[in-house]
This record gives sequence, structure tokens and C-alpha cells, in this order.
Amino acid sequence: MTKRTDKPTRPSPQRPRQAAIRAASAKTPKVVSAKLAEARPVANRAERSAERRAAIVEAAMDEFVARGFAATRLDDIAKRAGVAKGTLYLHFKDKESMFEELIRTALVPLISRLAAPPTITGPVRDAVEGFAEIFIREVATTRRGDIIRLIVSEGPRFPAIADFYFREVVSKGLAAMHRLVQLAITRGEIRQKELAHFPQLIVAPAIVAVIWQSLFARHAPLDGIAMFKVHLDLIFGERRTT
Amino acid sequence: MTKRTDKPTRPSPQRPRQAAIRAASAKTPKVVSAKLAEARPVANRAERSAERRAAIVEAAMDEFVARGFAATRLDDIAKRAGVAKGTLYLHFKDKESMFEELIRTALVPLISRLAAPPTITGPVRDAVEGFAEIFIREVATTRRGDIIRLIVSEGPRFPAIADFYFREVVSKGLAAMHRLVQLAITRGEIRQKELAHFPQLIVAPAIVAVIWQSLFARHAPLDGIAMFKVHLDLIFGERRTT
DNA sequence: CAAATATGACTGACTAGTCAGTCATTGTCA
DNA sequence: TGACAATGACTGACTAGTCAGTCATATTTG
Repeated sequence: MTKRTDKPTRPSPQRPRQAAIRAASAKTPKVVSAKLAEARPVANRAERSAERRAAIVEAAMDEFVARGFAATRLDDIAKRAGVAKGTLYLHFKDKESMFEELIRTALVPLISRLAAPPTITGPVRDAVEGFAEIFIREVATTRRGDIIRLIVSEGPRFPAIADFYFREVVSKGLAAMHRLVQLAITRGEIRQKELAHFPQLIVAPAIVAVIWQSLFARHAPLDGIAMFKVHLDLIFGERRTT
Repeated sequence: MTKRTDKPTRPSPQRPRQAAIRAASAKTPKVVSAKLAEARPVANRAERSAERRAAIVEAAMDEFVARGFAATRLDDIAKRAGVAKGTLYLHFKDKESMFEELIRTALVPLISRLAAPPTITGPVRDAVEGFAEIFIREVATTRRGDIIRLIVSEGPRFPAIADFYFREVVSKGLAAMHRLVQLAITRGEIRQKELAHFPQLIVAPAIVAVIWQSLFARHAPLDGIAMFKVHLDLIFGERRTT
């Protein structure tokens, strides 16, 4: 029950060590708080607020990725972001909203990348290979990969997130893949016509690479890009030139 | 900590409604308690204890799969299993041990399946296809698939589980795949020799199918077996006969 | 200085784990 | 074999502790 029947009067809160506290918190290798302390030319309200929010988002991302939704403590997020817990509530309604908003925000760059010019100049294979190289280097290796794992983990418990992810990322990405495959088939680059029905097959190795990184990289490193090239050889036939 | 320095007298607990409580608990539609009530020929202590344990394992599996480790309440597991919370601690040391032991137990059948006769009679493709069909039907669709998702979700937070899973399932499975691929290459069934370096490519679609089921089946059903057959066509070349 | 922001102590709901007490089953003995 | 004693599986009320969310107070800004 946590009695806490004491503390009857609280003789005067007296925030004495404010500076000290800040100093201590600045001393820690916290990402953004340091940045705030150094480069603060003037920073009006809006800017500072945006910076704070960014710091919170960054910290929350780290914590959620490391521990999952349920096991993450808002106290830890606040500490890592260099703010008080109450401040979190100035930016987010509650823990759940924070989590959902975070995932969505984190996916925005991915989405814009997907919507980027799908103009094909050379062989389709090169397009797919470039796409995969970017994906594996920028997703499987970075924290965006963790986001994918987070979605796999928490998706079933956050249908809103799974829905959003399917709508904004998966279906768009698969549609793009579908188009590429169709093009490659008409061009004769791909012989297996059935592949058009399962664009998931194109990206499957990339997904596996992401999962492998977070679970087994320690036991057996996996060169995702090399693996994907072999995969492309299967799809497009073995490459002639080196 | 758990002080417990107090409790000097405990005025006399007086458990009055023992019978009533039992009746109530029996009335609930609990899985195993019902079974016990009906088919109880004699059921000595050991048998009953084993049944209890099985009920707990079953219930715990359901709860952990549905909510993840952190969000699962032991009270709920106990209620679902039709036992008191204290009983859980007669079978498991604590929540974490319970979780880990559960995962291991759940994988035993999978492991024995992997260690099963790898004798190849016909084409390697048929062996792989049979293997995949079993896997997708018995794993992607059933609760074993949830276990895989659970490992992906909680693995990073339970290194012991990730280690165990890698050692007992992943590395063995990949080694088996590697052997199959080698055989197929020497037989001329597979032309792409590099495939031997990445046996993960063989199983990637199966993994993706598992994940798809739990996240997106609602939005867009996926025929995992059909997908895998197309995948095999890519690896072995398109199948001649229907 | 008033308004806008930020703080962190505090609350209360919730939960892992404990343990004194109960009682069905098993063992013992006449 | 029937009565009685011993056992230990089982129970659930209870404790200590945790943590999301609040709000009175303090600080900063314009």
C-alpha cells in the first residue's frame, strides 16, 4: 500500500540545489541536454519547446526499443531526456499516446522514402538492389530496425499501430514491389511470373536480416547485403558481370 | 526486501468459507478444473500435480503470448489455470523462470522434429517442400508461431532465451538446410552455389509468413504455402509437372 | 509582473512474491 | 480393516514495492 502517512507539513520545499541538479544531469552523457547547454544562442520559446520535444522523443525511442512498452518507465525517459516527468505530459497525453505517436513519427522518413521517385533507368535488378542496399544499411543496422522489431513485438497489442503500419508502409511498399516485378516480367528480366503474386518474397530476406541483427548478431554475424545479392541472383538469374 | 518483521499475533485468520470458495472456483468454466472434476478416476497426488502443472503451463502460454512478459499478470495465469497464485510458486521459482522454462518446453517438439530423419529419397526439392509445408501448417498457423514471435519480442531482453533458441533451434535448423543445399548443388538441382552460404534465404519466407499471420492476416490474408512454393521455384527452377 | 513552462513530490492503483493455515490424501498401527 | 496421525499440496490474504499520472509550487519568458 505504500503508507506514506508521514510528511505532514513539509516545512517549505525550498528548491536549493537547482543549479547543482542541472549540473549533475548535464554531467551525465545525456544526448540532448548537453546540446542545450552548449549551443543555446538565444532559443525562443518555440525553439526550446521543439528541442525539448525532440529530446523526449529520442529518449523515449531508446527506452521503448530497449525494454518494450510495458517495461519502460516514464521516469527513465524523463531522466534520459533531461526533463522532469511532468514535462512529458506537456507534450504527450499519456504513455500510450506517446508510444503510438513515436512509432508514427519514426516511420515518416521511411514513408517519404517509399514515395520517392520510382523512376527506373537501368535494369530493374539495379533498382531493387539499390533499394535493398539502402534499406539494409539504413534500417537493419540503425535504430529504425529496432522500430520494425518493436512493431512486430507490440503490434498485436496495439492494433492501431499495426493498422497504421500496414496502411502506410507495408501495403505501399508491397505495391511498389509489385510494380517493379511486373515491369521486370514484361522486360524479361524475371522469368517466374508467379512472383508478382507474392511481393513479400522480394523483401523477406531484408526482414530476416533485421531480426537476425537484434537476436543473433552476437552469435553469428550476418552480412545482410551479401545475402540479399544472392537472393537477387535467384530472382533475376545469376549476374553476368562481376 | 519483504520485511515481514511484524505479524506478531495474527488474531486468528479463521478461514470460514473454505467450502464456499472451492465451490465458486469449481463453478467457473476453467479449463482443467472441469476436466479434473469429470474424469477423475482416482488421480493420486503425483498425477494431480502433473495435471496442475500442465494447466499452469497452458494458461501461462496463453497469457504470455497475448500480452508479452512484462504485461502479463501472474494473477491472471493463476485464474486461467484454475489454481491459486501460491500454487504457481510450487512449480516455478518466479515469473522469469516460468517464462524461460515455458519457452524451452514449447520448443522441445520443434527440436525433436529437426533432429528427425533427414533421409532424402526423392528430389531435394520435395524434401524442402515437405519440410516447409509441415512448418507453415504446424507453426505459422498454430500457437507455436506465437512462440516464435514471442522470442523475437522478448529475446533481446532475455539473452538466455535467445542463446538457447539459437543453439538448439536456429543453428541446427540452418545446418540441416546447409546440408540440403549442398546435396542439391552436387546433384545439380540448385545452380546458384552461393546459396550454401546463406541458408537463411531458404527459410526467410516461412519466417515472414509467421510474422504476417500475427500482424496483418486481418488486413490481407497470406497463403504461406503457396508463397513458399513460388519461392522454391526460384531456388530450384520452375517445376515441370503440375 | 503576468503568463507560460517546468518541476518533482505525492497519490493511489496495481502486482510479484510470501507464508500461516487448511485439508485431502497417504501411511501406520492395533 | 478402521481409526488416527503425518504429510505436503494448495490457498489467498497480506506486504513491500513500483509506477503512471497529478498538481501545487517554482522558474522563465516576453
